[in-house]
Amino acid sequence: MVSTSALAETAAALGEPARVAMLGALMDGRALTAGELAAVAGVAPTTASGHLSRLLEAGLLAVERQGRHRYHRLASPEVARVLEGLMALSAARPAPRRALRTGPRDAALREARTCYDHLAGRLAVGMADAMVARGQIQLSPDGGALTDAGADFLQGLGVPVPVARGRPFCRPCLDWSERRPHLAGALGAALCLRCLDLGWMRRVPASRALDVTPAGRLGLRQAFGLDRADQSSTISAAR
Amino acid sequence: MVSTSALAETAAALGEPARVAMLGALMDGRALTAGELAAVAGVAPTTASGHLSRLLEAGLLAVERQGRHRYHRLASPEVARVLEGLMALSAARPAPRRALRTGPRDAALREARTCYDHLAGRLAVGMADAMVARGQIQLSPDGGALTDAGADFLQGLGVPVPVARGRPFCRPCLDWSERRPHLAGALGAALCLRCLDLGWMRRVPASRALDVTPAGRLGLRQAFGLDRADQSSTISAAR
DNA sequence: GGGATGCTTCGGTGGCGCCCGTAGCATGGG
DNA sequence: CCCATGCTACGGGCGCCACCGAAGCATCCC
Repeated sequence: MVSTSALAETAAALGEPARVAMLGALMDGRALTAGELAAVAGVAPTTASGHLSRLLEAGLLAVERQGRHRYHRLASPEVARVLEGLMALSAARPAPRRALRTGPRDAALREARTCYDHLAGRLAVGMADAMVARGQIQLSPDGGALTDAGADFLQGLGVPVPVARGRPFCRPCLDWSERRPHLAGALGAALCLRCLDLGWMRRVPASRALDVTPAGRLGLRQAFGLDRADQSSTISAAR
Repeated sequence: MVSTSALAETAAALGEPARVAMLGALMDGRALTAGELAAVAGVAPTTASGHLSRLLEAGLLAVERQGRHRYHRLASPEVARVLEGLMALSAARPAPRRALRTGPRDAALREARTCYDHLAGRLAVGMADAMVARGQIQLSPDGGALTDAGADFLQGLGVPVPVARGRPFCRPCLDWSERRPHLAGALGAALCLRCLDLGWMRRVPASRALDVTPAGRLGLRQAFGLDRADQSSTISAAR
């Protein structure tokens, strides 16, 4: 059996916190330099260089030279999907010991973030829930579908509904913080892009977190009926 | 960030050939004893025991005691999905060195095998292709859908079409040997079960491979138009 | 050209973990 | 009751790898 050892090699490349931190920083689909990734992982540039070559060799990263910088990005959306899956698997484990403390940064991530090319977090799950409740989309572990009502709704929002060969372009993705599905796939990507274009949310630099603007709060309430039970992100779990 | 290190821990549990071999043996959804898994991985029982406790702690396996045996199985279908994803990612890498030699066992696996609860391999990809060509299903990277014609077709085969809340219960799954999608999800599982019930194929003991019976060859030709370009599995790639 | 910046290679240190044999605990059969 | 079987701790040997500092190469700015 040839494939098993190849799988182990790939998995081993993911079995190191520093490397996972780097990949996590690239989960928003952008490309970062080796120096930035070193800072993210909290290791010396020389160590980061080693990690990056290993990830490169494992086929998880792609690199592009620009002047004296080397920009690294995920090799493909499939890599992001596998990472999502591993995240869900890891989060599924019974809480390790006394619940780890949750920083403000975690709180922001739980509220709204990007998941490679689409939205995730409490906000995204709420949006998906609203669309399901209104019969605009259907979601199951095996797939998703956009109804006619849903197509009308998205057209009203100015979301360019992607045209796939067949019908399906709507994929569920298990949210690691909420443990419930949100909207992914081509449709999720288009919706995410539109929200950013509308100025409803902005990327937080050097993070996957998203900041919802006042206009976004208004728009989300009108379009999705989300009332944003706004828990201040200064909450920090005791213990 | 709490989740990154948890992900690394899970991935590290997968980063060892012996453990991957064990998980691979469980990919058909059955439960095996620690001794059997040790043989599969080619390590001493004592070593296997350590691996198994680590996989257990990582939440990748579930165990059930029966008398003096301990039966291990994958903790959930999600684990199988992540493994599939990693397999596809690993296979995507440019061929390592001079193409590794391919044994008869690999050939059988490439032809037909189970992928947790559904069919995979050249045969399964052919079945999916046939159904797509006839407009019975639609497949895209984001999802799949069963058409009315497809529902009729499956009913004729005696496949109990699973009834999900919404429509979708049809999921594509990237075949690691063919690098093209086959049919997974609830629908893929139902189809696989029916093929086994019909006696079209049989499980090969201690392997994920499937053996197509003469009745199966006939049935597959009639139902799917598959002509089974039967390459004898004794072929072994030169070099 | 001189110097700064970004990144990599090299060498050395320390630690984690894979592996096994031996020994010990539980279960089931004779 | 005793032995065989299945599996799990324990201890030691060994190799791989994460980490860093120093040095070297490439690129860009002044």
